[in-house]
Amino acid sequence: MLSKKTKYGLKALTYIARSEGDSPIQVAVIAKSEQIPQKFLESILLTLRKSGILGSKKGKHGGYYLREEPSEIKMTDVMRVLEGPIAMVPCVSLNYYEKCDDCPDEHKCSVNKLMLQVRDSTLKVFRNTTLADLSNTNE
Amino acid sequence: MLSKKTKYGLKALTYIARSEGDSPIQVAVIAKSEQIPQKFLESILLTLRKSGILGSKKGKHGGYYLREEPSEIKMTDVMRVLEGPIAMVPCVSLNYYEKCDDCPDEHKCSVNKLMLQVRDSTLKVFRNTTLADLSNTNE
DNA sequence: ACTTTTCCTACTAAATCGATAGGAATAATA
DNA sequence: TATTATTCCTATCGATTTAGTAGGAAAAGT
Repeated sequence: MLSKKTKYGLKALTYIARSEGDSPIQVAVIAKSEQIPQKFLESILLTLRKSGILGSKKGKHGGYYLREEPSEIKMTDVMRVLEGPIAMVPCVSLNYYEKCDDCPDEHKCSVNKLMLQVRDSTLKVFRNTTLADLSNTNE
Repeated sequence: MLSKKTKYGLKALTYIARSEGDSPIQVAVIAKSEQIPQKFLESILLTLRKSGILGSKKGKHGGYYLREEPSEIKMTDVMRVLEGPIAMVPCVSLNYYEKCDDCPDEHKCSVNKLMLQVRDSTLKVFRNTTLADLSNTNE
């Protein structure tokens, strides 16, 4: 299941991408519009900022903004920050690889084989989807 | 992340598929060979039996066996029994569809759009993979 | 100074996960 | 019939994760 964190994060990013102005967007505005608990959203946007996807400005008229064009922001990056590894098993993860304790030979492991395929197909989707694709209403 | 339950379940099914005899396989044997806590495995095989994927025989010389040929057992079914819905969000689930509380219009929801693609690509993998594919060592 | 905003840390209730415990039911067999 | 080996069932439990909440510090504009 997708975590609320990821769901809220994606919605917030989409909201920001659609608000194509030059002034930053405030957490309170997004929270209200997207029906997200504000304090929770705060922490989510903070991690997106720390990861470099969002920038922020403090104080009056502050808020969050995208660091790149929506069409440059790939879902692979967003998903990794919000949801963690894309692979369902560490032994098929590109960025977080880890050997299984139990598995003597990965290449003979049936789980490995299956999950490798799932990872590849999911990755293909995330790699060719950007925030711009998400924020296009008409499609 | 894939749950241990699913991982163990897949390994056990593969083990049974490879033990192509006509006598049922005992939990203890699988547990030892695959390094799975026996009591935990018991409960997993039980749910696989209740779902109709496995059959069982009680008492001495009892154990578990496949109800169909490995090549007839699709990963879509196995995964749904072990891991639950394949979709990452209920609003794009085929078998467990549920509307989001927050979302006024699904077709305008960016999360929905993205997760629909992920579901489709994952489903494609599970639909054309059977237990026979998993249990082929040489590939 | 005052207000508005992000930023940071800590806490918490509830759910889920990964088991474990103990024994009942059933079937083969001696 | 007694014994033994197995599945079957229910209940419990500790650890971790999830989805927040609380409270305030820090920064920036007016």
